[in-house]
Amino acid sequence: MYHILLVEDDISLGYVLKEYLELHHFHIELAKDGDAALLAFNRSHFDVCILDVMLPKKDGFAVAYEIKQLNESMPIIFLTARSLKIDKLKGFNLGADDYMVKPVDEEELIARIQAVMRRVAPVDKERDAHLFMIGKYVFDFDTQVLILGDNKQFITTKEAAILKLLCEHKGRILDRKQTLKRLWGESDYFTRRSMDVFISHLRKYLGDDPAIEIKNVHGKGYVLQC
Amino acid sequence: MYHILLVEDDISLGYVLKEYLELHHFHIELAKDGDAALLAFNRSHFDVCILDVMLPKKDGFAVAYEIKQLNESMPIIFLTARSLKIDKLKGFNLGADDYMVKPVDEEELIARIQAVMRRVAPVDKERDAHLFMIGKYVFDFDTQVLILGDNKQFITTKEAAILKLLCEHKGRILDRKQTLKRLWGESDYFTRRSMDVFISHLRKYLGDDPAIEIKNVHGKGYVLQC
DNA sequence: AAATAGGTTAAGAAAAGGTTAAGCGGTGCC
DNA sequence: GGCACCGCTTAACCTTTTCTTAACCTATTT
Repeated sequence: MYHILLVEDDISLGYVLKEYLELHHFHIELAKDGDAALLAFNRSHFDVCILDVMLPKKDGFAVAYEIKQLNESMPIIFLTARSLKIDKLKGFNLGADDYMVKPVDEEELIARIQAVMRRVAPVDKERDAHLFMIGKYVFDFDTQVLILGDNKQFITTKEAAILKLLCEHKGRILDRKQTLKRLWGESDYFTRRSMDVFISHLRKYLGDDPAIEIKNVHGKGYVLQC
Repeated sequence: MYHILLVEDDISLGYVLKEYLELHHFHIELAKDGDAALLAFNRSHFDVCILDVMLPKKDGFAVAYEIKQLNESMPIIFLTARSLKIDKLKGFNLGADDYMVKPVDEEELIARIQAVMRRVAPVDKERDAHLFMIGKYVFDFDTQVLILGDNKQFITTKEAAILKLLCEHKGRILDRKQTLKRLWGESDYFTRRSMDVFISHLRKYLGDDPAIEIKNVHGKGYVLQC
């Protein structure tokens, strides 16, 4: 059963879609503007987001951008009244997984949701394992804890975010600039130095297993080796 | 997301193709003549090149030849208004991976690009490790490391860049001037001497396998032999 | 033999990174 | 409200790394 975030400002259309999709075994959370959507997104986990492009205040593209900042791989389907090419381009550039022009054909929407889910499913399976083995340590991303024997070390959100990325790139390079863009939204002198500080923390946490190394590749990034 | 170099002198056709392909999750860089194409090619990495045969100054075949000099395995698709047999033969002799006669059917083009990509990269799209075998050594470009047995030698970014080019031209000559243009952006006395220094470093790193030789070809460049 | 190209080593400047601690804005608690 | 605490950012002070340049050779070409 998929959990879907539907962002639609037209109350009646939103309600119709919600009902129809729920008849087809989707669980829908309806938000009527961008802020409500982001609140909901932060509160729980969704499999797909369906965004109306024309929203009051923040438009659908802006909401999509913020969602992608929070979860790069979140599948997004745009709905729009206009079939302008520029809209399509903008949508796909933001990483839209699909794009539908109103009026919405409900059956087609379901087909597209399922297509998107099929596409992302294999990736999601891997990403959903939030437990990582790092040498003798076990790292639980969700609870932000590093376990060695019966010693538990709680780490901060940013430390965990970086360590997760390092784990997902184990043995390969974790590009510094990309990481900064992803976790900080920008890549300047200060964010760079900030990242250095976190790497220093992680090295200290992981210091009890000499087989583990967070290696710097000058000018490129870091590699987790173990 | 594939990165494609599209070389087409007809501005409007180029733009139409670019837009269409970008709608289909390709990232297109458009060049309107051979020189612009080679500049772009040196600046960044592409997955496929699509070349119009009829170009002002340098024709598509000449551009393809130079691209193959820089990266022998670069997939190339030719576009041509003529369906002359001689052109087709010439194209395929230059290592064309496909050949399309104008007017271009966009859907067909996409299908062909995907076919070429499947052919070139059978699996492992995401983590295409750039691993090279050099005699007894293994060279990992991404992490900038030379492995011999359990000995790991970390090398610098420039050293790795040069060694990668040498590997890609193994047994053939790596033109000095082109390399300088590519890695330094210019080719003067100092950059030349700088390159000499890096070659000297590489020879030292690779010194433990006497079968490997970085041979100088006076006034031309270097050849990696092993 | 002169001129040019290349080989190697070392010195020096600039940039990047490592680490520690202070600053600073939130949050929660009394 | 004030206070302590926490996490993140800045600052400060080093060390390391990288690349260029210089210097002093040798090799190759003409």
